[in-house]
Amino acid sequence: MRIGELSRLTGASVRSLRYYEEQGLLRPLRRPSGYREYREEDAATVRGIRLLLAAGLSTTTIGEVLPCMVDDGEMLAPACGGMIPDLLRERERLSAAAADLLAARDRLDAILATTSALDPVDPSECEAIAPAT
Amino acid sequence: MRIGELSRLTGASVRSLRYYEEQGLLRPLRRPSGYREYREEDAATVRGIRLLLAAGLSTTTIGEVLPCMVDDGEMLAPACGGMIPDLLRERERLSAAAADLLAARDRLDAILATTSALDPVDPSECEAIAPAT
DNA sequence: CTGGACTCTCACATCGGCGTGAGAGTCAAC
DNA sequence: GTTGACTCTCACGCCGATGTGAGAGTCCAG
Repeated sequence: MRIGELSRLTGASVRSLRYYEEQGLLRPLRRPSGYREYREEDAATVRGIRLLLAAGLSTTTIGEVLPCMVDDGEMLAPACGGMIPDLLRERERLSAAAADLLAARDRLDAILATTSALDPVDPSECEAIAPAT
Repeated sequence: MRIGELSRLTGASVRSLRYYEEQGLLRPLRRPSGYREYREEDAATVRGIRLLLAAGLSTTTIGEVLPCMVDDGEMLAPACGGMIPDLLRERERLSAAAADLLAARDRLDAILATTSALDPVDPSECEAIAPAT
């Protein structure tokens, strides 16, 4: 199939598909005209790429992990254990990032807690300190 | 105090301090020479800015929230209720972002779960599929 | 008065995953 | 053969906080 159809199948923009190729994540064949020719499995690969991207992995990391995965009909499945350390590292990263966000939220909560004590809005003071226009 | 000292006090780079000013978050006085002159409270303000930045707020949002806060000796404390909706919105955003990360982690876990079944590393297949060098 | 540390103002570079055009070639239906 | 949809390859723009460097002025201790 050509790039437009793969785009429709996967929801990835044409630009994104070319970008994934540029990053070494896809390797479509080329017609004599130069047109990219994709295989059926590439749809699964693209879905896998997008899943991992959404998980916060960089294309570089995905490139290290992807060669160890195979088309599982619908989705991408792992084909060997070599990628496990990478994925575990990413798992760690995700946990840590989420923890950071929650910690930040707690700090916001702390601020909000102090604020509720003076709920009666007192904008006068704000004006006094407000930055220049 | 001058910018270098404030930088040392807060851990923010000199560049960042100038950037915060450019964004309207700080308003140091100026000496005749053009040197910025900061007040003691500015240290607390900068710490507040960095806390909110680390929480994922943009300088723009911080700019809306900051005028409603006052120096609390060490840290920044809210001075009026007008900022509450903004902070609640950001709280929501943080919760959602954290949830996204955890969901992504779950998907990674799903992949890892499939992988552990074939733990005996089988790199041969990897070579076959691996992208070009 | 001199030198070294400090500060000033531009202003360009970075990172990453795309959006968005320009200009040109290709494909397929009529 | 013509048209319109599709595709190709550059290549710059973006966002946001910050790094980095140039060239020039300022401060203060010796």
